[in-house]
Amino acid sequence: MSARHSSADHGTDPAFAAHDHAHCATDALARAEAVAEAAGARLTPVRRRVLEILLEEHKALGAYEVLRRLAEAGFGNQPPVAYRALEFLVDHGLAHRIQRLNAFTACTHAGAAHAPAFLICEVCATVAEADAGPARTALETAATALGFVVERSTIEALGLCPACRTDAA
Amino acid sequence: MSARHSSADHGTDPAFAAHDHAHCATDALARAEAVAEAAGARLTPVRRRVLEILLEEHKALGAYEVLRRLAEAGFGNQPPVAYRALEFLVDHGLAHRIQRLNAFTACTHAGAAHAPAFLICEVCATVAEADAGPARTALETAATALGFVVERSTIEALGLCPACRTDAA
DNA sequence: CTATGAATGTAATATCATAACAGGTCAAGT
DNA sequence: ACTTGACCTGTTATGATATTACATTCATAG
Repeated sequence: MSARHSSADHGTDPAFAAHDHAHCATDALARAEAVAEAAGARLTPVRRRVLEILLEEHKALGAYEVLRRLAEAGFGNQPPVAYRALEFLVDHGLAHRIQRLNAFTACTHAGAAHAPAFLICEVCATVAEADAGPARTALETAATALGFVVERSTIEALGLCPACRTDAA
Repeated sequence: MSARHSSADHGTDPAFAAHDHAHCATDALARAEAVAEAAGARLTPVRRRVLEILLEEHKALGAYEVLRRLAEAGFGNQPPVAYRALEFLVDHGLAHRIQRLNAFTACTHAGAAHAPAFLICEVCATVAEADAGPARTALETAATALGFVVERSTIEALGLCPACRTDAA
């Protein structure tokens, strides 16, 4: 195995690698502004704050946890406040919903449309995005063989992240 | 054990094809008895009834809908009654949980351990099982490249089943 | 300014899920 | 036959997740 704190971003993912997290988050916010602008939408204070909350860690947060932190920051503390902001972020590709956890995570990749697979560590709860292209293609093939037309798909894995796997060994 | 017998069931799935549903359900119950027996577990009346309920249609039912129907049949009507029976069925491979829907569906395949992909029709809500082998392998490859060890994975697709696709056209 | 539409705030409620404990059933061992 | 112990079911209570409906605020185009 190569990879732990490697030379490039080959064979790793921000969520699994030591990295300058402040920079990672700042970048994501900047991209978010750009994405919103391009979509003719506004990254309002609530939405921005929710994204910041999600960006604090590479984990998935439940809507109520987001809400709790929003309220601490002086925003409304009724569920729709959080759900609406989360919906906005998900719709614009700035965050993702993790079905398995009924929770949300900030998107760690560029604003480009994408539908990644999620790797969820059972020990530390870190969530990383992996390329789902080949898996999606395989799923598509299996579906097509049954006459089914896929519109959206969810691909999530539970397991051990590199760090926790090492600890466990 | 060898593969499925011959060309007859190639290119379709019970959920998507016209079939003798009573027979399909009866078969599944018989297999369930066998699976329970083999596992040294009991397919008690509640569990059996829950399986029958799930077998009524090739759709996913929420736990509370199952519970409602259980109560109609004279069983307890508190949530744990349904959740426990569903958990038993899922643990023994006789039913599956559909993450996307927070709902449950009867397993339409043999008792053999399996982790299929689910194809969920957005129009008629029918749920079919597809072979997830290749997709799972692709996911595994992507995960391994990031140093992640997959233990369980969820692969679900939303889209149009053959019948609804035809209707839509 | 003021009408408009988007965003946010709020109340109420619906839906999904589990913890904790009480009581019943049944087979194994005595 | 009795006791034990494992397992299953019933019930109460609560927690966690999510939505509907409506009121209010706010930026801004007219």
